[in-house]
Amino acid sequence: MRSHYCGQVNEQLSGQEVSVAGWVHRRRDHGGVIFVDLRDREGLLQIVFDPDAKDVFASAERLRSEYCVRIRGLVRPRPAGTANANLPSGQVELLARELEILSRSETPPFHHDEATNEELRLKYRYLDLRRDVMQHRLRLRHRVTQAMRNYLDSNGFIDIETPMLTKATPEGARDYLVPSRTHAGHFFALPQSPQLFKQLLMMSGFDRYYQIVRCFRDEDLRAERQPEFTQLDIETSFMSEEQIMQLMEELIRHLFKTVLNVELPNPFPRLSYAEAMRRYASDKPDLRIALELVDVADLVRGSEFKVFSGPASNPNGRVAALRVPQGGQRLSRKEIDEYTAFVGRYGAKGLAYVKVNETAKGRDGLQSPILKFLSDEAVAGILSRTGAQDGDLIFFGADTAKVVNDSIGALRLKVGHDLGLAQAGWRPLWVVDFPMFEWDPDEKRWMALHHPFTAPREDDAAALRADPANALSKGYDMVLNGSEIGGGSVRIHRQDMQSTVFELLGIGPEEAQQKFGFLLEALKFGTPPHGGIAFGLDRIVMFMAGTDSIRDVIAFPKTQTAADLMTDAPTTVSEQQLKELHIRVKLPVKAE
RNA sequence: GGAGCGGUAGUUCAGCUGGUUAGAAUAUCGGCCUGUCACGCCGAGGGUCGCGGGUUCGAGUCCCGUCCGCUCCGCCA
Repeated sequence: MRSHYCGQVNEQLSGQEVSVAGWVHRRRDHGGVIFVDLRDREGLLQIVFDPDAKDVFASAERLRSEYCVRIRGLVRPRPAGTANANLPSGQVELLARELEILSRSETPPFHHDEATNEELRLKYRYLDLRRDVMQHRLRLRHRVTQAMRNYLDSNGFIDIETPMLTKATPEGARDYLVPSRTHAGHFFALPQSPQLFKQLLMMSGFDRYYQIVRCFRDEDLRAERQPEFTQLDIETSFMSEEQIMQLMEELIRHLFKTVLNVELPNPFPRLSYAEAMRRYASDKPDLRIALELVDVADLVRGSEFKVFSGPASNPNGRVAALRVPQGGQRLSRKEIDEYTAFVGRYGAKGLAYVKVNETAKGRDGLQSPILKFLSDEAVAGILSRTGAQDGDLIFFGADTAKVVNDSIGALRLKVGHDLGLAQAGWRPLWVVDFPMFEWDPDEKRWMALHHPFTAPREDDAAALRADPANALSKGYDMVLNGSEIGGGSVRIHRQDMQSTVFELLGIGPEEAQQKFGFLLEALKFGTPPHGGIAFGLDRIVMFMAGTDSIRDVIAFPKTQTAADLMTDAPTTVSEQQLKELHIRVKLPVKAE
């Protein structure tokens, strides 16, 4: 007798004896008959227990939701008028002849098709994963990694594993540390990424490497950020930026075509970092939203309105306008107040706006608390530069460039979504020409915008040292629908350049030697030019699955406080374990 | 570190300005029903209102603290 999945049992099997195994989805008694919907990963099948078949009927009386059972029986068409058009297997039913209860279930904390809160879902994750949506999401994830592997394999890449127990890195995220038993007082770090190992593999001649690899960062969580996450990590030798980007685009196009049957553009559009910041106030612009920023600092520099003129005259300031078309003018005072509070979260001290009622009437056709501060020339300039039409609303951001970009960039997305201005579909792009360094005013030093191994466009170390502020890097980010899904670069492959970059980042020779000695050493032995990329697998799958939480595509995720509600990790450990690890725990004293 | 929202029956939620024995739906259990498929009908059981303190004659409701979950800022080279 053949074994089938529930959803595969159809009319073609009519008259045959089959065996199905699954979980009791729902049981219904009607008169003397017992109906059971049996569920497995393929779907539902209705089982009928006929009272005339006394033995099997009697045993069916014990069946409850989530019992795991195997049933053998006769496939037959349903009686006239009882077919269920909602199920693939709805034309037939299984007349049970034999029932085997493989495993009983207590009343589950939530039912299979019942919406419930995430806390409970995480505590009983194994039951949550039994649900159809979660089954589909994890199967989708598998198809994604499978498509990635297939593509990379057919392009000559090989999968090489790198250590999980490795060395703490100085910059970047906080490390997860692992105490060493054999080296008292010493710690491993879990990798934030296999960055240096993959570079060393290039030095070893594995010129096309990939790994689907877990990475760890001990930072606060977000809907799309987990302390352990998975990266598709890739590195190649002898390829230019251009070649790497083309190949990686092709990978992502292959992925979307194979998994979702979606054709992504060829090639992906590209934006420089500077242009992305100027037009979208973001280094990961969501191109589905057509709203764009326009700079107006020059128009308001002479204004007596200090809120505008101050930032307009400050070299680190920015004054930008965001035109909201298609009825933006109809936004109520209350809605504008809400947007004002929204930008406040990003440090903006206010949110100026102009409602464009009727451009033909000039100044009288506008409505705004700040209008009286602006000259006719400024008003006219703003209207023409933003391309304002009747019925529009123009928001303004005026502050340091950072605050304007953070706040108006976020506002652009929020308004776009709120007003339904976001197009459907997939809008990938590359962001390129990143600055090499970013000045950190708090620490008073240059910080690497990408990471300290990214190659500068400038090949000459002395020239780089002379003008780090204007140096661009050979970095590239792949952005999809407003989220960075991958980032990479061509790396530094010469020791003098690497030392120069460390020096510019304020990493002295001793520190560099102590932390990256092995890399500097390796760079002495004929390192090929190399570069690569790392994709955020969880985020890609999250997008493809159409959910907005990375937890939905991870089998066993952590909560916002980085805890596992199912296993209850992290926990305290025994004195004995601590002793072996040479660790004494000193808990903060809590006031009574 | 900070802001916001939430925590009431197994589950999803309601519970007004503090006032009788904290409700509904669903689930669970029992009974009835020979074609149900969100079956239906009758009945029953089920509550540390997250936890601790305070105010009050009286607290699910107000105040303080705390824990947990979610969203966001900071953080995430």
